[in-house]
Amino acid sequence: MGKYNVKQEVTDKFSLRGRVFHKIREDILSGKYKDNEELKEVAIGDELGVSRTPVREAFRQLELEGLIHIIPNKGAYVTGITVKDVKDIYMMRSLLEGLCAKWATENITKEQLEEMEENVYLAEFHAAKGNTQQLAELDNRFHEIMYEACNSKMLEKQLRDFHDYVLRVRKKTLSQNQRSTASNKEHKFIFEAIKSGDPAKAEEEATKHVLSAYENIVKNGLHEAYGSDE
Amino acid sequence: MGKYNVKQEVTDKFSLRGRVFHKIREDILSGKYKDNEELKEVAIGDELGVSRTPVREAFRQLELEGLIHIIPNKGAYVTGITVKDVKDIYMMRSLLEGLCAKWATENITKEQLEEMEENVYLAEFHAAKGNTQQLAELDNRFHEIMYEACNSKMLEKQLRDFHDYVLRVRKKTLSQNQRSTASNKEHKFIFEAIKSGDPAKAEEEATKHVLSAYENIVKNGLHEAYGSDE
DNA sequence: CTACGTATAATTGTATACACTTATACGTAG
DNA sequence: CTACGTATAAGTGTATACAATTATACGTAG
Repeated sequence: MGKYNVKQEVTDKFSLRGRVFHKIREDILSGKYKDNEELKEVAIGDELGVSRTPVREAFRQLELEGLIHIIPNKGAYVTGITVKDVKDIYMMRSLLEGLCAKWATENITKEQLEEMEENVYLAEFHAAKGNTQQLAELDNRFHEIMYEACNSKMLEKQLRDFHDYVLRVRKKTLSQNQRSTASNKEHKFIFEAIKSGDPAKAEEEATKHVLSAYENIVKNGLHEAYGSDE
Repeated sequence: MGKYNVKQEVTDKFSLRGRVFHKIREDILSGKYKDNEELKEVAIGDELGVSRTPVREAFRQLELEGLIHIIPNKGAYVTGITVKDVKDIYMMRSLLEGLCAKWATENITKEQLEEMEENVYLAEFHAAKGNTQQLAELDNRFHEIMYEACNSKMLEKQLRDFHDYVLRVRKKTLSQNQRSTASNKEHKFIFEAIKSGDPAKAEEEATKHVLSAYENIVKNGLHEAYGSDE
C-alpha cells in the first residue's frame, strides 16, 4: 500500500455502479429492504434512473459482501444483517484488532505514532465538549491508523470490511457520551502500549477495547435497527 | 443457514460469468497473470469466447475479493497474492478457527459430531494408505463441519473465504505425508475437545492446529507458487 | 531535439436488444 | 373442485451498440 492513495474505496462512489452499490447497501443495512425480499434489476434501475447494467454489477458485489444472495436465473434476495451477525462480527473483530495492534506495535512508523498521539489527545478535547461528530471521525481515524500501521494488506482489508459492516452500529453507540469517553480511554491505553513497544499489551488492550464496545451494544439492545434473530 | 443448500457457492460455476470469475481467479492465484498486470475486458472475453458483460461482472467480484483493483475509466490491475499475504491469512485464521472451534463446541449437533468422528477415523485409515487425494477432501470436510457447527453465518463465510484463498497452498502442504499425519492427529485433538464439551480446549487446539500448518509452510518455503515479498 | 497540442485509437462506462429461463394465468380433462 | 398442461408474461443472462474517458502517435513551434 502506500503514501499516496489516501483512502482507496473499493467501489468508487461517483460512477453509476458505485452509487447504485452504496444506495442498495445502505437500504439493506437501514432496513428499507426486508429480509428475503427480492430485488429486481429493472425496478431498482428505474428508481435510480439507470439501466440494468450498473445494477447488475452492483448486485455481484453485494453478493460477495454477503448482503444478498443470487439464485441463477431466478433473482437476488436480501440476506440482511441480524443482531447476532453484528455480535459475531464484534467477537471476530476483537481477536483481529488484537492481532492488528500487536503487529502495529512492531511496524508503526514515527509519523503514524505521532498522528495517533495527536488523535488521542484531540479526542479527549472533543469528548469534553461533547462534539459527537468529531469524535466519530477521530474514532474512525484511530482504527484506520492502526490498520495502516500493522503492515498487513490482508488484515487491513479485513478489518476495514468489518468496520464498514458495523458502521451504523458504531455511529449509534458512540453518540452516547459515556461510551465515547470510555472508548477514548481505551484508545489511550492501546496507544501507550504501542508507543512503549509492548506488542502483547497492545494486543490485550485492543482486544479488550472491542469487547467492551461489544458489551455496550449488548446492554443497549440495538433492537430497532436490525431484525432480532435469537 | 440450513439443512438444504449443502454447499452454496457464491459464484455459480456454470454461468458464463461464474466460469470467467473462476478462470481469472485461478490464473491470478497460479501466477499466470503477474502482479500489476493490466487485465483487458475484450482480450479476456475473446480468450474465453464471451462478450465483455460477463467479464466485467467477474471483475467486480474479483475486486471485492481483493485479487484485482479497478481504477475507474482506466483498467483492472492484478493485486496478486504474496508469501506474506498467505502467512498473514494463516495468522488470522488461527485466531478465527479457534473461535470457531469454541462456538462449535457449544452448538454442534449430534449428527455433526458423528460425522466429525467418522472423518477423523477415516482420515487415519487413508493416511496409513498414503492416499493424498482422499486426505485432502477429508481435511476440507473436517473444517467445513466445524464452520457449519459454529452456528455463525458470518464466521462461517469468513473462514470459507480464507480457506478458499489459501487452498492452493494447503493442497501442496498436505501432499507431504508427515504433515498430513500430524494434521490428522491435531484434528483428533480438536474433535475430542469438542466431544468432551470443553470450549477453551477446543479453541486452543484449533488455534495450534492452524499455527502448526503455518510453521510447516514457513519451513517449506512455498517460494515457487507465489512472488516473494519480504 | 524537446515540448506541447491536437487528432486518432484504444478502453472503459452505460444503455439497449435479444435469448433463454422461470413464474403466472387460464383453460381443459378427469 | 382439482390436477395438469399450455400460453403468456416477467425476469435474468448475454451480446452488442453507443457514449465518455484515457492513452498514443504524430506534427509543429520553439
